[in-house]
Amino acid sequence: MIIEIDFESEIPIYEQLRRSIIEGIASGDLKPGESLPSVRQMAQDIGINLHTVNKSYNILRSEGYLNIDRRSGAVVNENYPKDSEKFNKKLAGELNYLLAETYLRNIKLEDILKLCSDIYGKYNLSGSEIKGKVRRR
Amino acid sequence: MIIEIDFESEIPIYEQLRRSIIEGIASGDLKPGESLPSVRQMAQDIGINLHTVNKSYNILRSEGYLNIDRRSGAVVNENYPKDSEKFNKKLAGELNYLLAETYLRNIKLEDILKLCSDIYGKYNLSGSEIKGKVRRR
Amino acid sequence: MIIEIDFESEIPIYEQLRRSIIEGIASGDLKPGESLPSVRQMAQDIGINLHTVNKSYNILRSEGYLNIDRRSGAVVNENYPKDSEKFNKKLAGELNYLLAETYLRNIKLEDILKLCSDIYGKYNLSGSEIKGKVRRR
Amino acid sequence: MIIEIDFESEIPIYEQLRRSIIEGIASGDLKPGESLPSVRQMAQDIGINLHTVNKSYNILRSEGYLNIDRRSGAVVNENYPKDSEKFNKKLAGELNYLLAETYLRNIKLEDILKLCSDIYGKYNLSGSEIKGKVRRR
DNA sequence: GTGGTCTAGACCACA
DNA sequence: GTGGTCTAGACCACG
Repeated sequence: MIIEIDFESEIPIYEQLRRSIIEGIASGDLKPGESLPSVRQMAQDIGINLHTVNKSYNILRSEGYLNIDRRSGAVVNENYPKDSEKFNKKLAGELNYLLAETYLRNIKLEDILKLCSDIYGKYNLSGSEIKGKVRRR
Repeated sequence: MIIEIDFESEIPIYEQLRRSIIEGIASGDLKPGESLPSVRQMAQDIGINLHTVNKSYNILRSEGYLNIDRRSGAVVNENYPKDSEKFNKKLAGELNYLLAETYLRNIKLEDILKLCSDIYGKYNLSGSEIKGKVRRR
Repeated sequence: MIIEIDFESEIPIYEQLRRSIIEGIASGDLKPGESLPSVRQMAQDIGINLHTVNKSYNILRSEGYLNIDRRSGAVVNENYPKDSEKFNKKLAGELNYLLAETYLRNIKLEDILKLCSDIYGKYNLSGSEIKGKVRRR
Repeated sequence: MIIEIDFESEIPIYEQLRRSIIEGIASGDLKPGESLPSVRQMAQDIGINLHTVNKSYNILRSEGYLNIDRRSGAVVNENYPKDSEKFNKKLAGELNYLLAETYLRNIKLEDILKLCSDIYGKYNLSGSEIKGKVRRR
């Protein structure tokens, strides 16, 4: 799995890394039960400090995406976090804002819906093979 | 128009204000040509620092949403910023991340599409009356 | 409020600080809405690094005990975290262990119950004056 | 006796094992004079490192819960450690903290007392048969 | 002046 | 070797 960090971005590095890992899980690049590189390894790979990686891992753990196993380090959780109210709020807030700007910039609704479908489909497809086994509702 | 600021949010106040104003324009609460409250007034209304309001207004001006006029203060632009490459990138990036998390939390695609449609529809409807004047396709 | 850190303890400093603050809130020394010292101030007061204080504050925030207000720093939350399943599990686990050792050491049940009552009473009493206003279930 | 280890817990494995054994003694699953599985056996049974088991056994010996015999391995001590100053301090400290959080989460005192009584009763009951021999008041 | 971020280096507990 | 902790110092965004 390749992780790209934009050092010029205003999004903090640890947050970019966090998002990359979430996208990696969704796209099937990182499978449940799989180990992530150690903080030191990952830090070296992408050229950042190990504490920054550590921060990402810990946030992901507190969100339920990762487990930190005392023996094998960071592992992708097999029970993804559930559909929480907090996330729904965040999602609605983000979409309210994003779609406002989208609307004002004259992008058509159908284009947005298509974009969403394409992205979601990408995740849904890659995960379908392991869906029965690991995803439960 | 009512603006709500969450002082405990991780989103900076100036950015919250910026988003609120964009949502206000999209929803028709703020109409093209309409003046916003003065920096001082707005700061007092929502209980924040004057410089913070100033920052929001300036960003919105640089983005093309507002005109700053010496006499009438901040005025909603009648020519919205167009569909820019930069915005499209930002939009795609945000959606890639948001939909990844949405997918992992087992929220269905159709729910997302419905949410998007509802939000967009809200903007589209309210703006339709003034659409003839300011929006061109 | 006086905070005592035992630098020899095997409990991490940030955890000792976290517990002190929780006890401070329970005992009424720290009232809802009240601001805590800034991370720098607190760090200086108790002679530790500011990052260590920061860690405590952030954990307490994620647990719902504190809010980090962009203007005034760390503030005691007025809505305490609710009775969560996670905490109940932790509580039961701790008590199972503690009482096992207590039992083996021949400490009588009634002594334990008295100790618990005394401690709880201490918290309950000090908080009673502000109970009506800030605590809700 | 079944020992459950949570490899993702923040409590070290050796400490989890130590607590399990103490709970086992208190609940009567492990009787005074009884031998524990050998270090190798125990390590294999619960899938952990041999040194980790060793560490737990050694701590329990130093606390007076076990005797380590060259021939029969680890044996539950017939003379439990007595009510020590050190333990009392630890107990009071833990309860001060735990009850603070309990109080803030609006758990009632009577619920706590009941929980304590239930747990203690579980130990007291199961141990009563062998009480005459090993426990003195 | 506030907290947030990032880097750095050191030591330790754990397995 | 792993992550956890603590310290330190620097810069930045925010208000």
